[in-house]
Amino acid sequence: MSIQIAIVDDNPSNRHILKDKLTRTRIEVVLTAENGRDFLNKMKELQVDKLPSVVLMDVEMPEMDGVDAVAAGSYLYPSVKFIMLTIFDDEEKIFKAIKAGAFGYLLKDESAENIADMLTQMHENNLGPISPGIAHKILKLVQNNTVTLSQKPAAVKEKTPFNLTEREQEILRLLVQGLLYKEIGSELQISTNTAKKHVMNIYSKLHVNSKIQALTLAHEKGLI
Amino acid sequence: MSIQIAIVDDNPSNRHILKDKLTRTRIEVVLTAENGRDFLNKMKELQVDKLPSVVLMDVEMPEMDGVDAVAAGSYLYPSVKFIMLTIFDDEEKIFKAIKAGAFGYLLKDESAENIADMLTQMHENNLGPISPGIAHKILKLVQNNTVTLSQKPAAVKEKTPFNLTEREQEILRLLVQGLLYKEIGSELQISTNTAKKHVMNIYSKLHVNSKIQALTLAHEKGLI
DNA sequence: CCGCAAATAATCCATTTGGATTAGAAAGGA
DNA sequence: TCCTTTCTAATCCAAATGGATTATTTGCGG
Repeated sequence: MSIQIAIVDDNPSNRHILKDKLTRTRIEVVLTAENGRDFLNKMKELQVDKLPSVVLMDVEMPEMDGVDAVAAGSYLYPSVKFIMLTIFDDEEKIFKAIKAGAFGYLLKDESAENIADMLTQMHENNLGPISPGIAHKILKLVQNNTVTLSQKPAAVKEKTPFNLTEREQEILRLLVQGLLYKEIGSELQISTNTAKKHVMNIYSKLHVNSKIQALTLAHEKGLI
Repeated sequence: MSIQIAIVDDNPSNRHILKDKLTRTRIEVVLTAENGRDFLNKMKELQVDKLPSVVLMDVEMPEMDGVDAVAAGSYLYPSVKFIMLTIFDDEEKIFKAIKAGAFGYLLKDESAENIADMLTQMHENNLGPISPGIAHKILKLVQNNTVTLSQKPAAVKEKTPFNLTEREQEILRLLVQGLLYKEIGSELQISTNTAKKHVMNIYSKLHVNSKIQALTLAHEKGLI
């Protein structure tokens, strides 16, 4: 069975070239539009059983851009999968498009064959197609602290980092406050030597060999 | 030129099969380890110019798991790229691994040929390899508002803090990286004693009297 | 030309730290 | 009960740090 798709792009030649190339595969282009508003209007006129199952959506468009169109479209037509198709890989746009409900995100420099392949695969295993460059950008987004996991701390904080024992975490907290071994010792009512021993154990678990390195690692990995 | 990689997996047969298959390509396996601690220990014994450029890291391992190993490893060896390689696609784990500094994330059901391909591509265009299933999971993670974009607080602080001279700020930056006096000295082409003198001057300006205190203050005040 | 602030450098000395090793007591699981 | 982990503690030694002081050089402003 063929896949019904829609193409939304303000550049007529983009629309036609893509449509031509995809039509040679098992993909059937049932709707084209030149911007978000045009797309939504045309969707309204379609009978429910004629709806495309996939929409290839350009991001940069006049009148109504791809992000807004996806936001509205994914609400009005929950069963339709929206794939962003753009030359832009600006992090902010990617983030917004995904938030708006994009199911996949492809770069325009993918070949039509590639796009057809990915759409077919998507149909088979229900995974949103994502270009490697975009996947990498998303990963960086998550990595660079520009994004944070805001779930309930219940599931987040369960694991003791680096298998530090309770006592060792306690020591680490004092350590990063700049206390000397002897100060840690008297703070915790243990001997200076014991305090030092704990610190050495922490170093070995963290694979560092100085207070500064331990502190820097702790900061970077959010242990404290 | 070939790519030097390390394989870290607690299952011996996994290690050997993967190593055998990858060795038939342009990839050279220079290190294998059975868990995170084993890996870090073996890395410590390697000369800097013998370090692998890529590490394939299993996630689930006894003693020290892949997430912790990547956290420490990406700190200790910033130039090394860590690729998670696992059968698990739990969202929480993916998120943590990425946060810890993973450069890519592959599922174990990828064929060795596929993995070799992806590593080669990674070497060429410097994009972290990501299995489609994982990319999809990450996208869902961002989508399901379990994650939020936190805009950076802009360039608020540009003033020279604490009247530190240019040179002193330079020293401070090296200091917080955990360098010894002698290392700071050779880094800046000055004598160990001079490096130390600068540090002492910094201490007196910041009103602290140890590296840790200076680092903690720097962190708190956002000097770095 | 003078003066001053930085940067450079060295010396002495006490303290702190890092590293390795050994060892006993307590607690908890197999 | 035995075994393992954790916490406790100590010792020895080399290296690094902190603190104080003195001194030369350099560059800039008045």
